[in-house]
Amino acid sequence: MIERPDAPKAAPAGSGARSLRRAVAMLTLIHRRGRPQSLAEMAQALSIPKSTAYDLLNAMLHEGLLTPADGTRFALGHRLHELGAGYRAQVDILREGARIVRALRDETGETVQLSAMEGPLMHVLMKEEGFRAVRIISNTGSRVPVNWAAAGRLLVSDLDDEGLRRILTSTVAPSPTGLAETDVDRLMDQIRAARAAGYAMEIGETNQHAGCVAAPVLDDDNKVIAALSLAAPEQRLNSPDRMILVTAARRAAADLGAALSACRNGQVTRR
Amino acid sequence: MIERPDAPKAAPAGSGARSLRRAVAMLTLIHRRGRPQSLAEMAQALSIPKSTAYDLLNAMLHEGLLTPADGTRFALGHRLHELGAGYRAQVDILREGARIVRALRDETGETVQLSAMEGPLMHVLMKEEGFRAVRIISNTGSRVPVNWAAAGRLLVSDLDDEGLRRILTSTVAPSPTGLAETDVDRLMDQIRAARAAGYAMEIGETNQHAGCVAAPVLDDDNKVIAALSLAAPEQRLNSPDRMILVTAARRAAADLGAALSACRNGQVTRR
DNA sequence: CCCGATTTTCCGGGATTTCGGAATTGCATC
DNA sequence: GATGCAATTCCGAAATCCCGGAAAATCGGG
Repeated sequence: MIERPDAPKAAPAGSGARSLRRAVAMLTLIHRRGRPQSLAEMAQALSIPKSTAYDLLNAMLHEGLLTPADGTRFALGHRLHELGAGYRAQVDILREGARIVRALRDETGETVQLSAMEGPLMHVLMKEEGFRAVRIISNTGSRVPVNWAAAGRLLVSDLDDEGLRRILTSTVAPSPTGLAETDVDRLMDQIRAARAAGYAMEIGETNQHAGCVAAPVLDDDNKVIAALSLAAPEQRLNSPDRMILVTAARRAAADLGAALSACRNGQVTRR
Repeated sequence: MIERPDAPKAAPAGSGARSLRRAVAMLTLIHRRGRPQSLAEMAQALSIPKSTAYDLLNAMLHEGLLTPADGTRFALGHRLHELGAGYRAQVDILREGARIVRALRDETGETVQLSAMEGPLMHVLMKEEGFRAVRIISNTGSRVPVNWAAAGRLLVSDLDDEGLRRILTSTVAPSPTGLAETDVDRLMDQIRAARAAGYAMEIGETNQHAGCVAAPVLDDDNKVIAALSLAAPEQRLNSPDRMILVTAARRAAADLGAALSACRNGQVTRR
């Protein structure tokens, strides 16, 4: 197989199973829009002919991937819950993480997220809403550039200068508020500093009047495998309370690291 | 295509999107077997030609439905976790239930399950393992006949005699231990009694040396919408402790019912 | 280094899905 | 009951995917 020199990566897009790809596109669309969608909306958004979309729709209903919501709209189906639970059961960090994320939320009352790297982006593995309603942009499953969050600083902090610079230059983007740091050199300084400090903090970079503190989850070799972050209203992060949050996050992250280490010494893990 | 006159209703099974159906079959297979599967295993188990299976496999890897596990085996992928979380966010009972299931597990130390009806079978919506290792057959997502578990007795207890008899005759089956009641008339008596008592109990019917107690989650009209069940070793269910478990389960179920009722009066719900 | 077993890729005909448009149904309004 | 609009079904032709088999790559030994 001859590779075009200017397109070194294969063009994976077009490989077979079109209906499969379109099906997950429909599911993802419903998920992203956050509410049930009618068939017409989906067909239009994804440029799928309506008659074809009906075939897919029926198949997905039949498989439990979709469920009729109201009259003419459809929502994600129970089979997805089932398979999602299966994924979670395979992965230690999600099993153990659920417990610790919730405990940290209960302890601090703030919104807690657990994140890890997925490719070049930060991936939000799970989220528990705090008692006060601090609206956070990222939901479970969303992927964002590392410069948008304090957790992102920590997640990439094991890379050497060269690899770090490559990831940053290719993924850094302005945040919704426009306040996130986008200068690669300054980011690298912040990342090194955060790693040395053992935590990271950010205020207002992605959400108005809110910010977060993050702590790294380390494996046996002190590599960062995930990050716990606490999202809180701006004033709490500027108050002396701040260090309470930092301490709570660091302790929870250390607990999670220890739990995972224990897992690994007795059980099967992935990756 | 010629329709057999004696099959007037369409046979919805075979409708289009073959690759989609096969894809979920592969995912379900991995989930059921509980560990990563090689392509050869899946192709063989599902009678899919190997060359076709490769196409599906690549598409699924590309979509994040599958993830390479070890060398030649594949596990469920992160996209499933993402979509599963999306499903959960839509459904009140899963959001609220997670909290209460975990609390009940922590309070009693036993394995807790939350179930609801899905068609004619009992569907295990979520499970938290107890501290002692009581092995339970059913995992999150599995569906079993209602006569296999105490929770099943409660879930169908709103049906009238006719509907109840129909479901029972069509789904009742011997349990793994062979000890579950399979006589429809006796089952109906047990179901009516359990509903009147406000809880149900079973020992050894599906798991050796273990049993469970279950309590109904009721909506505003006192209809059963789900059931919480506690699985415990046989001796604990025969001891005076038993009533502690029953009481804990009933209280937790009532809490969940109240939480859902509160949800409904302010938020959007499905169904 | 060669051999055998397994995994992965490749290929051309044939089966199925897909597509666009039109026909039909369903529903609410007039 | 008539009418307009959207949802759903139906259809044949065309495009695509799927299949079986066979070749190539990969991996472990001997």
